[in-house]
Amino acid sequence: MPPWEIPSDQLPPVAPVQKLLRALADPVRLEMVRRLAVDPAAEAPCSDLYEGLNKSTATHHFKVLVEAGVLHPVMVGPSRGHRLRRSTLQEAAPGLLDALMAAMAREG
Amino acid sequence: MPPWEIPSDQLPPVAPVQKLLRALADPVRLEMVRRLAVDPAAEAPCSDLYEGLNKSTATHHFKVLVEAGVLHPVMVGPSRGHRLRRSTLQEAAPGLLDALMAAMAREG
DNA sequence: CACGAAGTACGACACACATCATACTTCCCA
DNA sequence: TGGGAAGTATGATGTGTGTCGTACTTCGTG
Repeated sequence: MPPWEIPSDQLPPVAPVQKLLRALADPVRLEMVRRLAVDPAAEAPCSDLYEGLNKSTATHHFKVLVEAGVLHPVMVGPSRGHRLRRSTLQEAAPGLLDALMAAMAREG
Repeated sequence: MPPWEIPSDQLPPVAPVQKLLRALADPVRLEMVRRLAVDPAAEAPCSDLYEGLNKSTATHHFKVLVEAGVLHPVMVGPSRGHRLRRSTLQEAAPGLLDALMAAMAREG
């Protein structure tokens, strides 16, 4: 369903903090975001962002992240994928993503 | 049950990021933390931290926050209350609390 | 001491949601 | 043009957890 390759200016706005936290407070989704965050390009095909999950479950998680304003669905090479909306996130919640990623890195 | 006034060095450690997010990703708990965060003393009696909630529900939320390492149960004047574990949190996830509070403040 | 205020413990309940299986759609490419 | 790979949609399911009511504990105060 997601109209693929939505122009950036038509993406959903970043959700309010509480919803944003809900979106990130799932191990699967947090890992998806982490993988994008450590990627310089901040984008990857769907299947690079999870493991050991049913595809439809993954789709569900992507949907949550997109609706929370965290991800931007894009084409990555030949297949669908997602880009981390770094700058938008940084505007909405300055330092939040960095703090989270740093804390996760510290945990190993 | 909570042995009231646990010495700081016997408090549960701050939970891993994912659990920490889970603890904060509830509107009631996030508001509790916010109220403590804007208080210079960072502490308050239980009943100052919520409204329109059953007392037992509030107790439940406090428990979650204490177990996540966010709050320290303490006596505040004559009644029980909680203190925000600012410095411990800052050590475990530098900048996280600040980023969250700033983003919330911006939302009004 | 007895009362009331403030929290906690416990059990019940309902709803949210993470997960899966299956079927369907797209689109690349041989 | 026909496979197959990659995602999506939908419905079923089970668990987690936010909520409440009620009963119990503590403690300060009249």
